[in-house]
Amino acid sequence: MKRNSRLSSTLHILVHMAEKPEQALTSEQLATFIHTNPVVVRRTIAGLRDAGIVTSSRGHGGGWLLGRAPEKISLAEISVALGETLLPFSTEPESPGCLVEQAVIAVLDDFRIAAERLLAEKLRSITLADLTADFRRRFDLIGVSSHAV
Amino acid sequence: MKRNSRLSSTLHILVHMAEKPEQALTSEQLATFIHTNPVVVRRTIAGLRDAGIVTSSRGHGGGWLLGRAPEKISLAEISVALGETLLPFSTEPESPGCLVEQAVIAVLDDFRIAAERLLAEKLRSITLADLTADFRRRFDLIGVSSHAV
DNA sequence: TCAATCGTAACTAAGTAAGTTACATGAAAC
DNA sequence: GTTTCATGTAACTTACTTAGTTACGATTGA
Repeated sequence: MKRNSRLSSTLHILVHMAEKPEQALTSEQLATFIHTNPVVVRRTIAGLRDAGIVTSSRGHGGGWLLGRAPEKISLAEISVALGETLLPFSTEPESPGCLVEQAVIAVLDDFRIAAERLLAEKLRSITLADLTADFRRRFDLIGVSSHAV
Repeated sequence: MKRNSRLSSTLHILVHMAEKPEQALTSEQLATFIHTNPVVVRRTIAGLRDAGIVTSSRGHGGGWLLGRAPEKISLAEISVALGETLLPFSTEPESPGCLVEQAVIAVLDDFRIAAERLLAEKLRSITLADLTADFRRRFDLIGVSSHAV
């Protein structure tokens, strides 16, 4: 798994889980999807379990399942559960007392708050079901084209 | 200078430059504002020079000046000139050929494009002049309050 | 009881960005 | 023209972050 690809890797995993709703998938299986190893998977999606997006069970036949229907899982929740930040820049003071810095941070924080609200809104409107629908569309297309050939 | 604070540090520097429009400031001076060293400053704002946001001159009396009026310098330009990314997640394929990944990336890229457009729009509407205005407001407030005490 | 599976701590490796040193280049002052 | 002050930039070092790995305990079903 590459750096900065935690969101897309996790979505990848979740779509696979959505496609096998009744079958618990092991960390091992999930890891192969995103070319990494089981411990990294567990660590990465541990937050999703805490958020109820997935459930895990131990022992024989154990593994991971979606915690609720794909329609009820938004990218916003997933992003938060992963602990991802939506904006990559910091606004922490480094020169307390400097009025120039205070002005910069104030303006930047206003921007950040407005921007994060906008992004979160957009992410709330996209669900895991949208992703699986897109996947199935692609899958059917391939089916048709390979049938034609 | 902390990690991920290139944007705010650069803005800090630019406001100082805007406050002394006719005086070339050296990398050394700029470095003290953001608690780092001159080479880091040069490296960081080299892109701003290429973009015409600042100019630099060498030799005795040399240093850095704004390339144009603060009203004509937007945060969007600055962000681009710094080479900053607006969104922190990657959507590069890691499993070429996997339809699930393709669906995830397609949806995520749609989101990214829309989000970047929105953010860029917001950043275009904020200029360096807005930052200096905010700074002066704070400066005057302090002046009044310390006068009152 | 055994095998499969997650949970998690501890360590290693790789990548990124800031910090530092060194020196070449250019411009002004004398 | 020589000296001084400044940027430009390459090369290296250091610090930090995060993925990868190993190890092992806890839990569950056969």
